[in-house]
Amino acid sequence: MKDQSTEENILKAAISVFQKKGMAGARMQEIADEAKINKAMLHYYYKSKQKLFEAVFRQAFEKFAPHINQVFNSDKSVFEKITEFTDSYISFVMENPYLPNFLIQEINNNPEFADLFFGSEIAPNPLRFKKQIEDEIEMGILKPIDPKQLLLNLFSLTAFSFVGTGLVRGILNLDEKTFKSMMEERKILIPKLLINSIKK
Amino acid sequence: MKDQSTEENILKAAISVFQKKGMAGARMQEIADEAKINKAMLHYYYKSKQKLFEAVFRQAFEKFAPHINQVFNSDKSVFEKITEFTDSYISFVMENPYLPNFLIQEINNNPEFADLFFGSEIAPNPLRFKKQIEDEIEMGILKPIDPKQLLLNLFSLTAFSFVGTGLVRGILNLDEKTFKSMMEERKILIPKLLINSIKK
DNA sequence: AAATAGTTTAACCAAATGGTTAACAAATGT
DNA sequence: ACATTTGTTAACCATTTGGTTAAACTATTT
Repeated sequence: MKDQSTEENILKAAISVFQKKGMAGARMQEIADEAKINKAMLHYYYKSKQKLFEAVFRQAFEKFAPHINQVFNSDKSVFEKITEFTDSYISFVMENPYLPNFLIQEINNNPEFADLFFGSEIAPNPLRFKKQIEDEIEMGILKPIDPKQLLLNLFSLTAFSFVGTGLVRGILNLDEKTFKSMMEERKILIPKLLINSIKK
Repeated sequence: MKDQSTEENILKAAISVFQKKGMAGARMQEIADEAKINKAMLHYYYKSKQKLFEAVFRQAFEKFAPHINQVFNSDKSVFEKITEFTDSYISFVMENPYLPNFLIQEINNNPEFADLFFGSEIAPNPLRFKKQIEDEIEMGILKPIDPKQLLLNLFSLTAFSFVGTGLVRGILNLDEKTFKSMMEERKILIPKLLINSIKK
């Protein structure tokens, strides 16, 4: 093999382009350019735009899922899970700013395709977490709350700022520096808000 | 004029298609089909895809902005604003499920274009609200908090569920009925959570 | 070194897509 | 009634875009 990293370069370029522009907006030529190879190579290594997109989607989903699974499956307390998820998720997304938006967008545009992932092994399963909440309520650690609403609050508070960056920054008139420092603040602010609202 | 509602029909169809598929994914033919007219009519009333898109975007922005302005400019107390925004915004979005996602997506894809709106008359301005928060802190109604973080929390908690519907429903395993009833619950849950976290 | 298998490119292709044109139809003004 | 403006359509056009092909080049095997 001339260069065993060609396939890898293609995937990297595809990730970059697909995550920024989405399936519909991405152009095979642009991916080829970014990977510095001929367009035909895309089809040599990946059969089609759809297949290449699927590789990118899979990679994104597999990178994202562990953060959720940490909340769903680890042995930490609910308080610890909230604190740790917020911190690690915000750090993660600051490194991968296009990823959550990409996942959300493509799942919305393509529900049948997305269901393939939600039915799979790597798909996070909220059952254990639900049980944990019920246990901690019974133990008198937590107020009676709906686990689903708690998760929704947690995901909303951590993810929305990044998914809606443009809108948020437009409305609140934030420059990039202010935005970033606010996100750092939120690593502490969000757990405080949530824990305070559920601890007995 | 043969039918004075043709232009209106086009805009309606364009709203439907653009909001679901975005600028990149929308097809002029599909808009024409949905409006039940010839494709050439699109160019007769609106010069180009870009112009048609801009009309759709403007309409969406103008529908959305008042909800924010209600928070920024009305004379209600902070507590009332939180309660009323949550209720009216969730109701609004349940009627217009594609709108927030559309705005967010196109603003992210097209920041320069979006800045045209954030600089305009209809653009919400957070200054008065910031002042109000400072006043209410001084009056001893509110704990010392950052107005921007409060707004971010409010927007996150209300909007994210809709923007990330697919992902949220996939992860939490929610059918449409459960999702909707959760959104109704959130009209009460969110103000409670937020107000409790800021009232002195 | 010759044969073989794997990699890369330039040129090409068909379909899709945004947009145009020219002719026709309907309404409106005189 | 007739001319003019406005609305509508079918056919067409140029470009973009995803995808293919055949030949060339490189590495590996024998």
